[in-house]
Amino acid sequence: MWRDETGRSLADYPHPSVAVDVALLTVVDGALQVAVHRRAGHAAGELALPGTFVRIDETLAAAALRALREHIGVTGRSPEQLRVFDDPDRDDRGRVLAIAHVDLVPRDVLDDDVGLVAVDRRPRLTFDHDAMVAAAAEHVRARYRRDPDPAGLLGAAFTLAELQGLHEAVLGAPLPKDTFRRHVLADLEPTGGVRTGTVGKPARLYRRAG
Amino acid sequence: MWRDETGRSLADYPHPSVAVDVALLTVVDGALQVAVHRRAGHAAGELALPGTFVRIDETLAAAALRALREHIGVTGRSPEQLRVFDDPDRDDRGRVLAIAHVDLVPRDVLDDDVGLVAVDRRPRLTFDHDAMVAAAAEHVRARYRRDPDPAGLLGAAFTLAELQGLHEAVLGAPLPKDTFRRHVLADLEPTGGVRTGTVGKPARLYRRAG
DNA sequence: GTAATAGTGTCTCTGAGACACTATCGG
DNA sequence: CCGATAGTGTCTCAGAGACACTATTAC
Repeated sequence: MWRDETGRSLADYPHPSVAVDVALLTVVDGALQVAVHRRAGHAAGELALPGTFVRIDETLAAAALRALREHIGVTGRSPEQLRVFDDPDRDDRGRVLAIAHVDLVPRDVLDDDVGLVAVDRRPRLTFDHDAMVAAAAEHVRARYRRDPDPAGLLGAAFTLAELQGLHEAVLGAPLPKDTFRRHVLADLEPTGGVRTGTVGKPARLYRRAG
Repeated sequence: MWRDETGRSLADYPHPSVAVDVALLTVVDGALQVAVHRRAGHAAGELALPGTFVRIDETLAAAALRALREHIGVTGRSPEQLRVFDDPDRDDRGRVLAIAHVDLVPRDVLDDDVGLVAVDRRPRLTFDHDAMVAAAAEHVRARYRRDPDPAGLLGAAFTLAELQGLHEAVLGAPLPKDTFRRHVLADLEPTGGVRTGTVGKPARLYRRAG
């Protein structure tokens, strides 16, 4: 263990605590929603994002996954870092830096009883979690403007109508059919199959190329 | 002070130390350069970005400014957050999260004796500072692709040729004169003056429109 | 006048968007 | 056949880039 000239290690100096918070987004009812839980303990009853303190030998990703597991029973995703929230008054328990994360997952990886609120019509969240959700939504929306289903919410094969419906739900706005089609087609490859059992002309199935 | 049910405050739990590092960029000799210093103390002699540990009651911005002041005597800028570097082995003194920052400043706010290395031909830096510089350069380049001199390196008035030269230096690539002109003109307003004392037709002066 | 730099007119190409059209299914 | 959804041809518009041209200064 490293020591400075006075024999103290780094941890002996007072320093901020570090937390991670995760805006776990999903699409339900044609709209982008975020998973929240009701706090127990400090600020009990308020709606909050899943979060936890980062342990000394843990990566941010590991802490984020632990928070998801402990609060809402989700495992196996890989949240992405957004940015650090460092307002000195953001947590009245002490000095806490929070590193906001975001991930977008299919609805069915979440338990049925997980709390979900629509991103665009959400109630007040605790601490600065509102700003985290806003940043998270902007992040995934920017990616969905560029690429077809970058989070892979759709399965191995999907129709263009299904893809477009997903994008409209994420972006919260309708998209023109023909333009959308040409926009994404370069990044897709046809599987050869078609979607049957529906009314109208059967739609071709695609998967993401790459 | 908040206490948990066992009477301990947040700071009583072992938690990672937090540092800030700043990639302070500038343009010299027609190329993007980053300010470095030679470390004293730990890892002495290696080239490093200005950095410091974040004190418990300090914002990240304040810590970043303190690092710049202590290491290279720069004051008054406002570094922007890039992202957190959290490899558990990134600092062999202990567990340290580093929050990389970036700023782009005019050469003349730096002391003459500040160490500068070209971003695109840089020597090895200590720890993970190489990756920080790469991220910082990509960040400012993305902004310079979009907007005319977003960092405000040029003074109150400048010619289009001066602006183009700056952008070429930041991006590290030549730009077509006519296209560049039309690209930035919408975001500029003419001051009415011209640059005199040069050879050729005098150039009109512009300022950034607000 | 010439050299040098500033600034513009215009053509082409590409991609977004709008619109209308054709294609193929179930019933 | 009809209703419904899938998929395409084509026109227009705007912006990027290339190229050649004109404009205005110092000398």
